[in-house]
Amino acid sequence: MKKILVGMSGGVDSSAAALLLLQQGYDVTGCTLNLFEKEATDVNDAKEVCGKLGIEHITVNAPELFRKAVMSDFAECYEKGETPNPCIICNEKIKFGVMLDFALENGFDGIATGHYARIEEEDGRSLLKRGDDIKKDQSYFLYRLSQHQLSHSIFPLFNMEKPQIRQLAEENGLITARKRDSQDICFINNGDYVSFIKDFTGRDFPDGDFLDTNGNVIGRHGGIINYTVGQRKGLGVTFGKPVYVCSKDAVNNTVTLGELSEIMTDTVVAEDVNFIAVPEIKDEVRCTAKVRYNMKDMPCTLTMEGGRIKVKFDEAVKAVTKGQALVCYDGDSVLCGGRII
RNA sequence: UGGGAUAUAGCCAAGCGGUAAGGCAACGGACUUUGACUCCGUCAUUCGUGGGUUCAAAUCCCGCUAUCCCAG
Repeated sequence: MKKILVGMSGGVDSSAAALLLLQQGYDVTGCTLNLFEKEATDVNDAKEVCGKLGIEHITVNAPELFRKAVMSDFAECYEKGETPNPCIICNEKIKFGVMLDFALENGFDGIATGHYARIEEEDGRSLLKRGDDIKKDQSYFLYRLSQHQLSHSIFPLFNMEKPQIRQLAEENGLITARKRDSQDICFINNGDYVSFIKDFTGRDFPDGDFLDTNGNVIGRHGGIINYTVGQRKGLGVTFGKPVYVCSKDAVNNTVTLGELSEIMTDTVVAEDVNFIAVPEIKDEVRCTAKVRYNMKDMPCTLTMEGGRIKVKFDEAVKAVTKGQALVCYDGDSVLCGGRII
């Protein structure tokens, strides 16, 4: 691959990714996706970085698909009482979907992004591995990528640590060097996803009952979308012990609460599975897995069950949540992943 | 209306003459390209109320008020 379209969000990571590719001799063009209504500062920052690097900057519009694939999916997931992970969908459908398609159709050999992850070719397969900066590793968010997507992608930051990235950007006079890391959902302002869902769906989400694990009513909740499994804060109830959301029932509009021990589980099933390191799994596999981004992967046994993957952890994990991703690792390599049911 | 008991933060609660523990909640921050979790920090100059005793009272004494229980 020689001619690369690099996705530039306007942050420091993607700025550094473009810089690194240039230094490595690639023919680089910067690309910012225009996906939803937002302030122009990020696009302008990306443009300015490209100017500084002396590379072309283009924008690609995909608001309709983003709305349908990411925003709408996000809202629907909450309506069903699940908890979505929009970044994972966005990676699959937008960054490595729309943007990659655009690149390949316009004479590029592939795309690059500022993700902290690694792609390696081995025995004819493209492997997705953790980035060297284990603290920033983002392979979890990329588990849905296909062989086609992986084989046309580059993660220039794969062996870099975050502080190095900032320093590199600083040394090269990139204005994004000191920009704060992005966080929260990009298309939602100030973290208020509840208002977003209400506006997006035009629906109201009425109050309902809090239940204990025996089904007794123990209080009132303020609308089912305000809660997610494992949540402890903001419940508005107090029992002397911390209580957590155990489950949500969208049909009956109830939220079940319980103690810590009641949200611990050792078995997780996920559907809509994507395999990366191997094309399929037949026998039982010992591996590690995580059920959310911000946790260390834990030892487990992986099996197939119908078209689904089933993981039994050696020790119970906290607050397994429908809609989140189960991602399995073989060492540093992503084995497979799926959406938790 | 008698008899008994209890009143400490938003909630639960320790304290028993020496200067207001703790838990839950809440709030603030850290962490974090999802939601959460977690971690750190803050949170009663004052103990229902008015007097009294004492060098010193949430703690002892008296009145009042409120609540609860038993009796009618």
